[in-house]
Amino acid sequence: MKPSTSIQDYLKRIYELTENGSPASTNDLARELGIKPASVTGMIQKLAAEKPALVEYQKHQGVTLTATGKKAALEVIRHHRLLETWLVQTLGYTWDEVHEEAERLEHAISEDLERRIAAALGNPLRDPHGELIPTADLKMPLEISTPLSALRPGQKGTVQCVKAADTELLRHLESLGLVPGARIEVKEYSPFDHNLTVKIEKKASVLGLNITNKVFVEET
Amino acid sequence: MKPSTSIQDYLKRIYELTENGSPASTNDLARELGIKPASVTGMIQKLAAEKPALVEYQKHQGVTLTATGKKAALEVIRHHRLLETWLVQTLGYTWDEVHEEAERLEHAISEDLERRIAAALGNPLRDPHGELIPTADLKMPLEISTPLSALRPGQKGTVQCVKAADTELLRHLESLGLVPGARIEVKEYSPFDHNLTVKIEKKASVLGLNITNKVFVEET
DNA sequence: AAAATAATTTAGGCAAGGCTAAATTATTCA
DNA sequence: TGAATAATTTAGCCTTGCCTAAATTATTTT
Ligand SMILES: [Mn+2]
Ligand SMILES: [Mn+2]
Ligand SMILES: [Mn+2]
Ligand SMILES: [Mn+2]
Repeated sequence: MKPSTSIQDYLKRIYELTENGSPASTNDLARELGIKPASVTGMIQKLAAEKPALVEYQKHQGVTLTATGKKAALEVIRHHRLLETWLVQTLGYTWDEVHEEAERLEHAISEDLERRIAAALGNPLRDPHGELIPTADLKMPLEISTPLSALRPGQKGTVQCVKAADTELLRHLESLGLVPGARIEVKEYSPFDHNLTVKIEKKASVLGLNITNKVFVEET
Repeated sequence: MKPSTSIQDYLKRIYELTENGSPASTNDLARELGIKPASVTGMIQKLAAEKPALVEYQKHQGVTLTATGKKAALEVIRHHRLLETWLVQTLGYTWDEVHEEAERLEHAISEDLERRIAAALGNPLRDPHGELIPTADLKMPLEISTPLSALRPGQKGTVQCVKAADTELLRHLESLGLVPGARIEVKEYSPFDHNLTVKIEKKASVLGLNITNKVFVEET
């Protein structure tokens, strides 16, 4: 059976929060989902009790996805990213407009429509933010890029992806030229605030951690 | 506030069942929605109690839409028919494959996406079955066609639309050439079973009421 | 005009997925 | 190490939208 919309959203957030290797805490999950922590505990317990279980869970220790849960999460993420790509490529949406729409449609499209959209787009590898699209057999390709915040003066690279959904932030990044494909070079590093001075294509900008943590580059 | 998916489905069915001018009965509504009559009574009472009311309702007398309810119904129907058109025109769906998909997506698309799809399609007037698409300001254009079942030998016309969602039926109609645009001429009428012998383009077929009631033609 | 039948409504319940308030458990700090 | 604080869980409740079974109301038939 296909998981409910709510469950799909939980699994997707857990996937994102556990990408760093550590379990997702109840509170973080609650914040991301916009649901009260008490309710999140209830749902997590339910997901852990399903047969087969969708998550691994020990009280107070946070939650991780089982293989089954991970597949379900990647299914939703594939839908989301294909939809974003499709909205941008065929209906003229900009990268800061697509998130909300995809957030609802991801639960409503059939596997058939997913396939047709993917085929019509030529089975794209990345979405408009440069994020990797899980494959049709639900494997997440290996991301080769690193956060811009890890680069130091002298290092150069190409922007691969931007991990952000917020409209305002995306518009700001676009105005800076900080979009997938942009060539960048780190000029200065300021150790106390971790600001980086970065030359983007031709223009230099000073970027704080809030930005450099969300922009991923392939060093060259 | 946007009505829930369930409410949208109720309003859409009530619209369809009241197109003939008479109120929709609890039982008919239940059959169309695949919901038990007892549950339908409950929902109808709720819709009538909303402020502003979405339906007009008197116990045992059936239900009709208020102006507010009608607008909400036309909104859903516009979504449905635009989506069907879009699936056929841009993703290669056939007219018998689109209904289910549109049935889910109609509740998930934003007004913005609705506008963009309509614009991309050139603001179409009819969907793949030839059914009229409500306008952007939610008026239903006047349908000029009449059921094929009302025609008698000697009368000729052009198929305007087919009121059917069932895959098998649609495939059958297509195999008969009974699709929007087809030129037809009624050759014989059989009074006891109401069968019509109809020449469709070049080929003649004998059609029962189950078919002739669902095919709408413009007489010429 | 009863009686039989069909349609509709009421009553009581259930599952999903939220919430608040209170209780408990972990963690941090003095 | 004990107290304060932060995180998490439990308990009890609510809304939505459905269900079944029983009761009621309309409509047909005889
Ligand atoms: Mn979602
Ligand atoms: Mn994206
Ligand atoms: Mn629907
Ligand atoms: Mn249609």
